[in-house]
Amino acid sequence: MEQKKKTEITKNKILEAAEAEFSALGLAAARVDSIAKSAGVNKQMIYAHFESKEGLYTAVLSRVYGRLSVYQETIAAYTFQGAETVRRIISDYFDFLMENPSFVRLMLWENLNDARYAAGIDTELFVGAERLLREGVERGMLRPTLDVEQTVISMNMFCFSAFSNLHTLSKISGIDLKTPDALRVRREHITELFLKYVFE
Amino acid sequence: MEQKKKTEITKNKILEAAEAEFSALGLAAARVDSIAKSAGVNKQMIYAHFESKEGLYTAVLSRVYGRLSVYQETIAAYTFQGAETVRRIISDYFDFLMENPSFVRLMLWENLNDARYAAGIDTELFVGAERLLREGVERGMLRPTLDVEQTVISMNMFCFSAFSNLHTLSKISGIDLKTPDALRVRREHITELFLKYVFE
DNA sequence: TATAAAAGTAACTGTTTGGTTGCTTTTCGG
DNA sequence: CCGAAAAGCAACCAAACAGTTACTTTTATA
Repeated sequence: MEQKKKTEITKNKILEAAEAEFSALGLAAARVDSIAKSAGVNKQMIYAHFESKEGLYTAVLSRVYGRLSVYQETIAAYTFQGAETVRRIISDYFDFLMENPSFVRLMLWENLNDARYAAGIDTELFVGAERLLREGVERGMLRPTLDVEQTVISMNMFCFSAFSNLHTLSKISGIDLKTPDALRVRREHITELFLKYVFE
Repeated sequence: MEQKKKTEITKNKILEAAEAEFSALGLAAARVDSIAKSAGVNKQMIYAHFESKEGLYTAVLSRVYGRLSVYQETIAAYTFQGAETVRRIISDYFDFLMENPSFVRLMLWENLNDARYAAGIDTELFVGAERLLREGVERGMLRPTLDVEQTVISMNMFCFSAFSNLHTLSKISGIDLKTPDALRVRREHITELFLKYVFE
């Protein structure tokens, strides 16, 4: 095999293992040796390709953040069609979070560390949804008093929170919120909540 | 000074310092030496009183969880009075979270560690709010189709999320959500959302 | 096919950290 | 006021860790 391709494979194996380790344990508790071992790669390769533990961490972060672009493109393609569009914004983001658990966890680690490393990464998570809601208001399909800015923030927060504090909340509520079924119920509930809020 | 009192003072100094350290850095990154230093106490005292780093951590956790009881008692004293009660449930919890930032952070650390240490701690965070909403439904003041269980979970999640992912959300939305003013706006917005949802 | 650059490896290092040990000082019941 | 028990302390230790070094193997190209 040619060298360039091999390099890419090694880098990828490292990134994959690092994503698992960092999202599971966070930057502080993650172990470089452990990443090297589970990647099946010599530790030195990590330093050769990523400079340092933190360099590897930011590389993982960019990679995972990058996956948002699929969601963003989906939203960007919509035009406002009433309730159905509100449903879509929520359920698409829900799907994204369900399929990307390491995104959720890395975001949480980052926030606890004052977003030290995520600060440099750009996302336009909000613009799509915001554009759609504004369109809805302008076309008179949503109530004119709607605070679009706050609503979009809420949509984000509420979808995210359905994934982020499941352990303690399950414990406190006595309901296992981690099952796919429970998440479906959550999604429906959140959607209903917003539909009642944005119309009329 | 008598010995017993002195012991209590030392223990308290340790717990105070530990709460700051653990909520700031999490269990993994927290340093026992650093706690001892900022408590103004010899490291060995920590091991004498709390056995291990993890023993100290669970002690901090219990202490901080314990502060919830004030909120619980407040809620327990209410009877359902319509919109005003819904406002109260939300704003009291909001106030609690605003006044107890280390509760928020420790909860987040715990969730990222699969609630390993919080699992043993009991709280009845939900029963008060749930009782009130059921009362509202039974007395015909809230719509009969209301899913009380999901609503209470949402109230909790949404209030909590107003404090939990502020760094990245501020960054993404371009609004500083960490200021007291922004939090007031959030509280109002969330309250409106629920009011629209639970009535009619 | 000769050779230089890059990929890959194992063994090592300096430092940090949770936890311990052996000792001195303070407290308090009788 | 005496003696035991608890409080308090500084120095120490073994393990774990991020990062390095010195060396061998593979690949690309001229």
